Amino acid sequence: MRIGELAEKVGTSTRALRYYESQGLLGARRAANGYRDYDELDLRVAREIRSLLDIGFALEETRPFVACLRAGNAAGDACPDAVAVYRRKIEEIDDCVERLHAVRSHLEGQLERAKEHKEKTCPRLRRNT
Amino acid sequence: MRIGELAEKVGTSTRALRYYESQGLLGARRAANGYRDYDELDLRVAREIRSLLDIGFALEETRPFVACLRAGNAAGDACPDAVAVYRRKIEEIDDCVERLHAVRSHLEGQLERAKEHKEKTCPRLRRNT
DNA sequence: CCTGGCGTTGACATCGGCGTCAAGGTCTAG
DNA sequence: CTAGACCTTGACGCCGATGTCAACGCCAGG
Repeated sequence: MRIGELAEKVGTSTRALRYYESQGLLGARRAANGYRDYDELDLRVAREIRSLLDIGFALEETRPFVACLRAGNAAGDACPDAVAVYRRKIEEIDDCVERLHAVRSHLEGQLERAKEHKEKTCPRLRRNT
Repeated sequence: MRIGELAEKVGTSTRALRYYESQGLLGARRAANGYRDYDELDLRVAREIRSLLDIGFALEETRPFVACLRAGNAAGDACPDAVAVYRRKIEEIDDCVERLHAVRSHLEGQLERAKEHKEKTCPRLRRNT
């Protein structure tokens, strides 16, 4: 299968696939004419990469999953390295959510404060509240 | 006050301050020698910008707060425009948290699935569990 | 006068994941 | 033979908020 077909099947662009290759994630046998020739394993690798990227993984983080597939496993997350990335990611998410919660609380507080402010500095504006 | 002093007081770099100016956020009177000359209001504006950026606001989003301060208000969030940005930001945070939660759940699911996987494909590894 | 520490503008570098254009090679159908 | 639909590599553009360097001006102290 050539790159255009792979791109369509995976739901991405040929540019993206070539980029993954440049990063050493997607191997490529070459046909006699120099065209890239992908097989079913490559298809699964590409799909794994895409789904992880879509979820919010960095390209680098997909590497263990790719290696795992290439090692002959049925799933990209069948290896401890990959599972470790899952765990790291969950921690990152927890941290992120925590920070967002903190910011959210802060903003809610500011909203309250701003409201009081307005009531104090412009009491005449409280016509219909 | 000159730019170095302002940068130190605000806790940022002179480069950043010049950048804010290039974006039309931080005005600058000039001394006779061409040096930027900042006053107390500028200090407050710069601090407002920094604290918002630190929280996760984009520079563009600080504009209403700056305008509000420049308009003579005691606080940058004393104006409806600024408050509107607060609200938008809170919504963004909620959306973000929601997506993160979804991804987190998905990852937890994958972890479970991966665990079963291992138990199925390598039952002999369950020596001391 | 000279050094060193401030200031000035301008412009290129960074990070990630591509988009997009350029200039060409390859293959197939008509 | 030729159009056109694919492929190739290479390289620059983008986004945001700076870092960093260059090359220069200004000014106070020894």
